[in-house]
Amino acid sequence: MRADARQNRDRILEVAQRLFAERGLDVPMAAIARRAGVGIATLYRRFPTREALVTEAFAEQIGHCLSVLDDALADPDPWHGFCTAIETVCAMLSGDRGLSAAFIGAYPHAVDVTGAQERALREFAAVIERAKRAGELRADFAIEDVAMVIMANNGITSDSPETALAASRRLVAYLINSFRAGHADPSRPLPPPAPLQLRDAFDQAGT
Amino acid sequence: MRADARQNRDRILEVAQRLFAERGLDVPMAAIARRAGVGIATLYRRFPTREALVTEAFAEQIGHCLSVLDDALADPDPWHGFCTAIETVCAMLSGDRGLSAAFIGAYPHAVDVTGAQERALREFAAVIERAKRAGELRADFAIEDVAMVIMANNGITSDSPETALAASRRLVAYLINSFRAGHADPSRPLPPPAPLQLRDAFDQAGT
DNA sequence: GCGTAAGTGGAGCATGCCATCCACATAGCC
DNA sequence: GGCTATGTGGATGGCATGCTCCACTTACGC
Repeated sequence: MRADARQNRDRILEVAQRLFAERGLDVPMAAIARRAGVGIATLYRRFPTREALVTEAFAEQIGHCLSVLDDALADPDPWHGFCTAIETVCAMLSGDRGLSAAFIGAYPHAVDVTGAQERALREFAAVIERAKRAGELRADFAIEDVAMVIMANNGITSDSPETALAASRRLVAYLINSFRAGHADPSRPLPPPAPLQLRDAFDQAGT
Repeated sequence: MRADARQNRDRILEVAQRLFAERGLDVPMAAIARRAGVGIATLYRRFPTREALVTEAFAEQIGHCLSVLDDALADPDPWHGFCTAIETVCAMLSGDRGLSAAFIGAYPHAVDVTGAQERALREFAAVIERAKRAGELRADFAIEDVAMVIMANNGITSDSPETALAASRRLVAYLINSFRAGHADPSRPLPPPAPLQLRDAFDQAGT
């Protein structure tokens, strides 16, 4: 690969990441090319489909999400690990429409993203199990609730990223408060979890 | 207005409501016209802009939302009124992407919808005040939290309306559980409420 | 019946996007 | 310095959608 080509490639990824974050995953390909200072053809050469571009643009951040889960599993306090896992992931997703969309699975065929999502859910299951065993997480908390939290968090948007983040944090705080064992209101039993498919929310986050 | 014209108008509204609910607010105008068995021109004559069509199509359901709030205020039990208000509104919005989008304010210039939204928030404020005074709703619950709940609820979507409704119900149950006074976990204080503008979420629900 | 105003349908233009193709430029090896 | 594979940019065709215009049709008052 020629040096100038590599430079262009890097700049495309950088710009794509920023534009995806600001405007969502369906920002015009031409806009990305223009902001990156390259022609459309160059963009399409490197990334034959939008999906390919998305996958590569967010590979790093999705990896970071996974490492957050690893940290949570390594946390000596299971409940603290559970809370920071949810809080950190939601905060990451809050400011970045593109990352949310990618993670939720707007492009089910982007294998990397899908694989990461599945791995993330598997790791989350371990975090949950540990927090339950410690008696700090309510017993009827389900793995589907993680998808629920992510989707709900994804619904919180605002013109200003700061506002969105603040609201997201408050939502997550309310939810975590309910997840803690012993705080349930027995007069209002919880409906059963629904088998949410994260990727059902594709159009929500896709814009 | 001629009888046949009135009939066409009614059918357009009916079809628009259904298509908006299923596919979101940006379903092609041509699709609505076709399904209603009229030409494009007829549609545009009656409803010069998409906004006008949206406003009229959801006028009835938005009115129903408002009556739910009236009922909540009239409920002898303030806490029960508060809970059913949130639960009912979220359930209504859950199955209907178009209604959600209209209510959240995808079209800020549609005066009817905007006015209804403001009135709804004002009535909600009264419901909240009453539940707080009864000592059943936590004191730091803010009116902005209603917008937060609606936006979060809006993030819950699924291919199947039943799944979406089930997940929405579970989310709302978790949240209400946290809203109840006396159930707070003092070790995890709540972040301050963010001044959420419902219409910031336009693109979320617009699809 | 019939004349007319109200109503109608679809062709047609404009726009914005995706994705391809091809003539030209240039990095890097010799 | 020159050659060539590699890389580049923009023109281009195709498609979906928004919205308008105009020639034709039909309900309804007389």
